[in-house]
Amino acid sequence: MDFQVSFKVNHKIYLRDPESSEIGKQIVKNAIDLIYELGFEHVTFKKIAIHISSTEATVYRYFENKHRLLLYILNWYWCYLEFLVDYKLQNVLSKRDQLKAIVDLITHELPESTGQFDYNKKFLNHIVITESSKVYLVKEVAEINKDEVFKPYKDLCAKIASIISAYNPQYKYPRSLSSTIIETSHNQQFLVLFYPN
Amino acid sequence: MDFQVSFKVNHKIYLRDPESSEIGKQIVKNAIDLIYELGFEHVTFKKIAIHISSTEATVYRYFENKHRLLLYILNWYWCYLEFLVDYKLQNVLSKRDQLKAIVDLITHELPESTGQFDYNKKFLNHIVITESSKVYLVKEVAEINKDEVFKPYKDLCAKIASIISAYNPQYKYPRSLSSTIIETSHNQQFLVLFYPN
DNA sequence: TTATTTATGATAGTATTACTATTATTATTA
DNA sequence: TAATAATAATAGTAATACTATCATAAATAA
Repeated sequence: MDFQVSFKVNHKIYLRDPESSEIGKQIVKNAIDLIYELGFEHVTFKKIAIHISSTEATVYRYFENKHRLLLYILNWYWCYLEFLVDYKLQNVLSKRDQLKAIVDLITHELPESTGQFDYNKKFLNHIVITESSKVYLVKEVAEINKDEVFKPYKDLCAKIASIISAYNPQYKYPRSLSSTIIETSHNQQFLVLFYPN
Repeated sequence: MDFQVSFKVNHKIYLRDPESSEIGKQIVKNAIDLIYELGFEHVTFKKIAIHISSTEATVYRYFENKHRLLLYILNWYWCYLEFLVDYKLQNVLSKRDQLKAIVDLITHELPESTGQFDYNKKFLNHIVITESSKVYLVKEVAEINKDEVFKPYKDLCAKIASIISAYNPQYKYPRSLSSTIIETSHNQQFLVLFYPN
C-alpha cells in the first residue's frame, strides 16, 4: 500500500490544529517518538519542545495538556484503522471472511507506509498497546466523553459489531464482543512483548 | 461469610510492613479510600498523610512511592481473590461448575466482609477495575517484574488455567484465556460503570 | 505599501509533586 | 535506666504542569 491519507480528528481535542502548520506536525511526530521511547509518564511538553527546537509555550498553544495530545494520537490511529478496515473489506463478500480480515488487522501491526511525512506505524502500534487505556481510565472520563473525543474508537467498535451481527443476527452482544476483541488483542500483545513468563 | 484473613504480600513491595503497625494499616486503608474517591493520578502521599493526621515522611517510610503502594493494594486483592477461589471451589466436583464458579467470582463484586478492620471491598473492586493496568503499563515493567511483584496475579491466572486444562485438556491456550477472562471482565465492567453509550 | 493580525520565541513566574534530609520527641524494648 | 526505634516537625530541592507577558517575525488584508 502506498498512499497518503490524512484524518481529521475532533477539533475539541486540540487548541490549534497540528496539521495546519509544520511545527504542529513536528509536535505530533516527535510526541509519538518520545512516548514510544520514554513511555507516556516520562514525556513532558518541555522535552517535546526541546526535540523540535522550540519552546514549551508553543506546544501548549496546540494542546491543552499531555492527555489531549495522547488522545489526538490515538484518535488518529483509530481513524486510520477504520479506514484500513474499509479498505481491506473491499470485495470480500463472505461475512465470515470479513470478520477474519478484521481480526487479522487488529491482531497485527499496521502496515508501514512509505510516506516520509507519515507517522511511524511501529511506534503507533506500540503506543496503542501500552498507552491507550490511560486516556479513559481516569476519574474525569465522563466529563471528557462529553466532547465526543472517543468517537473514532466507538465508530470502529460499531462497524465491527455490525459485521458480527450480519454474520450471526442471533448473537446478542456484538458491541461487547467487538470491544473485547480489540482490548484482548492489545492485552495479549502486551504480555507477549513485555512480560514473557 | 464472616472471617478475618490477612495476606502477606511480597516484602519487596514495601519498605516497612504496613500490617506491622496501626499507622501502616491506616495508610493502606486511607489510600484505598482516596484512590477510590480521587482516582490514582490525584492521590499524593501528602493527601494520605493529612487524612491520617501524620506526615509525608511517615508514608514514605512504608512505601517507596505511589506505584508501590498501588501494587501493594492490588496484590492484596489478588491474594484475597485466589483465597476466595479456593474457598468457593470446595466440594464443587464438576470441572464445568468450577469454571462457572470462577467466572461468577471474577465478574461480580467481592462479598463485603463484616470485619471492622478490613478494607472496603466495594472500593477495592473499583480500584482493580480502573487502576490495575497502571501498575504494569509502564516502561519499567520488565525491571519491576524482577522483584516478582506480579506473582499473585500470575498465580491466580495459573490456577484458572489449570482448571481450564482439566476441563478440556485439548485446549491450547489456557493461560491466555484465563488472563483474557480477568481483563475482559474488568474492561466490560468499566464500560458499564463509566461509559454508558 | 502599509497596517494589522497571527504565530512563535524568549523569558519569567507559580503552585504542586515527588521526593530527601535533619533533628527533636515519644514510645518500646533490652 | 539506657538504648533503640518510630514518628513528628520542619526544611529543602528538582521537576512538572502549567500561565502570563512581551518582543519579533511572518503572513495576510486594506
